[in-house]
Amino acid sequence: MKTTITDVARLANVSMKTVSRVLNNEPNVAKKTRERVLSAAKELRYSPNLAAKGLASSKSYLLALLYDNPSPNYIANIQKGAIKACRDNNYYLVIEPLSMANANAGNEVEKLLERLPVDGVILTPPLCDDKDVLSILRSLNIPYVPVAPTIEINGVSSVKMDDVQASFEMTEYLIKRGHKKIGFIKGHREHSATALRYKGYELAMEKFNLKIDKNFIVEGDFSFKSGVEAAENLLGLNEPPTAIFASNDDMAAGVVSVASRLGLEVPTKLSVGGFDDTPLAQILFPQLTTVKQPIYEMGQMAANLLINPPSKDDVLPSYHLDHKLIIRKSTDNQNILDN
Amino acid sequence: MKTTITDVARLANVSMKTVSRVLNNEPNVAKKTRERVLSAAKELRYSPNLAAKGLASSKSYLLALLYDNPSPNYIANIQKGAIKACRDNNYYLVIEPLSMANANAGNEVEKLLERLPVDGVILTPPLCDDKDVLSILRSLNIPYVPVAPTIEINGVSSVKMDDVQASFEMTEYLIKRGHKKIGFIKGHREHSATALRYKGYELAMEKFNLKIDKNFIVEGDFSFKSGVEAAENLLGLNEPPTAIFASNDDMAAGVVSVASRLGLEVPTKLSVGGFDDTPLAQILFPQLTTVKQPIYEMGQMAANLLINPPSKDDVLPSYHLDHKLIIRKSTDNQNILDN
DNA sequence: GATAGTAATGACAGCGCTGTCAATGTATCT
DNA sequence: AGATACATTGACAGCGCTGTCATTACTATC
Repeated sequence: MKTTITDVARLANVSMKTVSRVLNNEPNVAKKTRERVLSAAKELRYSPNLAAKGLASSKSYLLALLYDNPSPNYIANIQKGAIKACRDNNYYLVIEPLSMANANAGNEVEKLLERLPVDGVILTPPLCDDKDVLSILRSLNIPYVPVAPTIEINGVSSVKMDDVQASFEMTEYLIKRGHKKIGFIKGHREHSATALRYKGYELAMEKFNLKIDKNFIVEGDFSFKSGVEAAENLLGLNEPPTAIFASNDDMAAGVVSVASRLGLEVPTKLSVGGFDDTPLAQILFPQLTTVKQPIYEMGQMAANLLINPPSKDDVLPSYHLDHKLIIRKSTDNQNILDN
Repeated sequence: MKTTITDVARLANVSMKTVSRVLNNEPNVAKKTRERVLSAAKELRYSPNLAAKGLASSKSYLLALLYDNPSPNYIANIQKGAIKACRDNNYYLVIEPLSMANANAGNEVEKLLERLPVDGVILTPPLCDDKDVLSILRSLNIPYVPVAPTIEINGVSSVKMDDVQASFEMTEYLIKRGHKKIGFIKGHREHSATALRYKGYELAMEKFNLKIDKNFIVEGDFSFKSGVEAAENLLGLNEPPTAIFASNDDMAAGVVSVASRLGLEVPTKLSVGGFDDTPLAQILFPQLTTVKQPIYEMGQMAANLLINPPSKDDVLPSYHLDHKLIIRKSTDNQNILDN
């Protein structure tokens, strides 16, 4: 038999309401009473019934993660972060994959949220920039947090990382390792990260007074294939770069594969940098120097923002989380530098 | 203002209970009444409150997916399948990653499930073989479905694929393509799939009266690195195989990478087969011939089994779902065969 | 047309909790 | 001591739905 609040109340010799107060950390309970209730609850291994709480308080203790993202890795990490935050607060996470291609993503979201009145929604790219979805959320009056959105929304906090800075650091690292001729492979035109990552590259080159050779900048689209093409392009130049910074790991993998086909050993003849730290980065040989996005942390932060909204006064338009430059073998060119 | 059953009842001029009956597809409602209620519900855009339903019926309309699996791809697909089934039945899926390393996975599960009384649990490997977790689930009396478990449990249905058959098909395919010397890289010793996949290879070789050269069977552990080592081993033989069937994609990727280093062009000089159809299989050059596991389908089936349990009479000990041999470029050796 | 059997419907309590508000206890101040 | 403030506690209704059981409306049978 499941124990209820009534059982705890009886054992602790207080009213149900007082038990409720203790268990929800409400103020105005005498210290002694609180302890008595707590130990009674513990003794009975009491745990609250979520449905009943929800019904009485018109909260659901449920957060939803909406996504339409092709990368399982990204989703898995966002998820884990969000779940961590949920666990710490006795919330639960409901996952809902959506298909924007479907044309009526908005409708889908609406149906979903009418049935399941979650307390908040986490939106991942590219869903977090979908006007329909956003307007539904607003009209349903459900709090939401966009993760790494392209557009900022007035009055809504988002969580993100600093792509410019990360890209700057990678470039700076390559430069400090002795490279002067650094190729850069851009991402997909329409992806917001593309411009930001290029910006970081530019800034680093400027800082060290290296001029950017136009031939060293190639457009890709974040796919392996585009990385291959870009690499063929770059390595076919009369005076090819000694390092290539591809703005994601898949393209970097393409570069590595071309280099190996051309007999250009990585990292001794060519250094390669990626971005994202996907599982691929460790599978590749040599393992890829890359940037680890704070995906887990963004998920956690997003959930936290929904569970414990900051008070009006100190709400920030966006919360930046720390990335990390992960240095592996694909840029370990100490040998040639020593020559 | 959210509409309730009472609103619908009033509009349809029936009692709340009748509305409830209609909405839950219970019998004994006159056809006319049913229609009247349905149209009233539609007009008011009524959707039930899950918490209230749950409280009244002591069901939660929630399923949990428990996992401790390093492959984001696997999880993402199981998840999608399970969510599909949930959506079709107005259920929701709660995700809970667990850490078995933690030693007290059992405890974690217990805490989780005491708080959130889900109606069923989907267990993925390796969690589905964890004695602690299983015994907790049994003692909490929560229905569960193991996905691709190693051990069968009495009275519990599981969903799985036929690894032997799939492996047989891959081998048969290679043989029919003209290969006689086929290397096989085994998976991790302790993983149940390892023996099954090898069995399929054996059966196919036998069927075509090809003797298995002991040197052609190498032990791996499902990692890229072990694939590399196995390939170096196999391709270093005096009379190396013309095809290598690695029992997962990561190892197959290792083979491809070694082949390319040795100047052995795939597929013209060496055919390579993988298993799993991970994203890697399409990123690789050439793209990998592999086996697509019915991961999505297993997730869907598992959820369905929990939502609509088969009646005692026709419950099966396990439900087998269809895999698919995906033929890509890494085995496209028509050229040499023509010679 | 009376009887029995079954289908259709409704009244009502109550699932386990929290919100509201009233009641009591305790400390502080004049 | 009496008044005032505030901290602490409890009684009770009710969140939106379903289960139970009683009631009423039909249908079939002889």
